[in-house]
Parts: sequence; C-alpha cells; structure tokens
Amino acid sequence: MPELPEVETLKRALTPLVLNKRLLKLRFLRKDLRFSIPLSKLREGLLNQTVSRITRKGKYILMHVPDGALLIHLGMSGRVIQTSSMKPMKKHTHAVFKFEPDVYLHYVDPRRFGCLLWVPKGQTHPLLEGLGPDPLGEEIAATEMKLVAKKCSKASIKSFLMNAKRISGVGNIYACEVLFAARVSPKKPARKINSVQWGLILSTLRDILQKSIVAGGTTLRDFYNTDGSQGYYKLNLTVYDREDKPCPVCTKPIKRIVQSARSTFYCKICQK
DNA sequence: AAAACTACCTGAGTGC
DNA sequence: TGCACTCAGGTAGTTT
Repeated sequence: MPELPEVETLKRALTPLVLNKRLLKLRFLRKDLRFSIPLSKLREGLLNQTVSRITRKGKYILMHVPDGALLIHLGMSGRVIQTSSMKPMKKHTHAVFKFEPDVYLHYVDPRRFGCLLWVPKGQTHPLLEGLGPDPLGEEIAATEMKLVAKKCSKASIKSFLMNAKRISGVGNIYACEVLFAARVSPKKPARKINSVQWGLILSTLRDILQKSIVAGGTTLRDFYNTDGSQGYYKLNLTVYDREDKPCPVCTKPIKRIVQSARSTFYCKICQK
C-alpha cells in the first residue's frame, strides 16, 4: 500500500486536477469494495458539484463538495490513475470520475480492501472517529505520547506505532524504518519508552515521512501516482524487506520477526 | 480494556 | 507450463 506518504502524494497530485472543478460524470463498475459503496448518495452528493477542498487524515482522503465529502481509502492495493477516457484501462477498475474539462480519474483496487464512502456535510464518519493525531499535522508532544503509552500494559512500540487509534497513518514499512532510525527495538514495550526517546521517535517519524513524500512515496508493488510515475523512497529503505541483508550501520544481518501477525525487520545490534 | 487474531481479496513469487 | 503454496503496504470486527 499506499502508506501515508503515498496517500499524501496522491492528495497533492489530485489537488491541481480537481480543486474548483466540477464532477461531470461518475461511473461505478461494482457496488462493493471493503464496504458497500453508497452509490446513490455519492451520485447525489457529487455529480455536477465543485470540489472545494481536499484533505487527509491518516490514510484517508476527503474530497469536499458543498453537501459533504467523498471519503477515499486505498486499502492495501488501491490506486488512482489518470487517463483520457471513461473507459476502464486496468483490470479491477471499480469507479471512474470525470472532472471538467477532461480529467478522468480511475479508482483501481485489485484486493478491494479500500473504500469509497460518503460523509454528509457537518458530519464525521465512524472510520475517522477515534483516529490518533496525524504525524504530519500539528507536532505531537512527546510528553503526551509517553502518557498515552503508559496505559498500554503489553503493546510493543512497533504495534503501538501501527495502531491508528494512537497515531494515524503509520504502516508496517514506516514503523520498521522509524524504529531503526531512532535505534529503538521494535520489541520494546511502548510504556517503557522515555520522553527523550519519544521525542526522537516522533521527530524521526516526521522526518522520514516528509523525505518519502519528497521522493514521491514508496513504490512497492501497487503504488503509482495518478500519472503512473513511481515513487523512489524504496531506494532509501534501510531494514524493511531486507532480511539477512547487512545492516547499513553495523553490517550484521537484518532480522525478520512476526509481531501481531505482521513482519518486522530490525537490527538486533543497533536497536535497543 | 487492551492486545492478538481473523477475515476480507487478488496477484506475485517460489519450489516442485 | 502448471499447480500448490506462501506472502503482501490495511484495518474492522472478533476473540482471548
């Protein structure tokens, strides 16, 4: 997926294409993704309406129109591509949007873990409620995080970082990368992280995410920008998907373990 | 209450 | 080539 940098990259790519533009056509090729798509609500709310704003919270994108917003999530394999017609170009194209004058956006998602939903004006959405602070938004206070983590009896720092209720938008790749950069073991209980370490983790997180956005997002299998170009952050990955390869710092082999049913990559020597 | 596990899908990669 | 198998960037809902 699409981790946070990819979603932010998508938001930035979409903005000049659709901001202050009217949606002229809307076509759905299926009625359900992860959740059923509210077809008639989306048609009613979006058709012939002008996009006033595009925002992001964690990995969710909101495309605002007068009566509400289109809520987009890319799940694990989703992407949005720009083409020159309503005709689906890719297998697993589930929705096509035509904006004035001639911008065609195709929502493609093979695994269908993503979603397209409607948020009425003045309301929020259950999926957005309870999301923790966005790591690229207002600075998260280390003291605040330490306090929240204190209440976690057992959760490892890796699981903590990936829990959207704590901090929104941190996926598996960046959780691994940040902990390596901050020299913190992924196995360390979140409640044992001191404020200095929290400060380091949070500033490193912001730094890595920002650098990745500048590079255009991490491209693994499924992410492409709306114009089909790929991101380049993958080249900078230090530990993720590098089991048995040398640690860039100490050259000892990178370890792979499983935490909460997800692969974690780290250096036993460098991360304490 | 918190944390771990399961399920939702398709496709890429591996080994036979 | 093909089959069987494993694994994958997310996360809501269920179970422990």
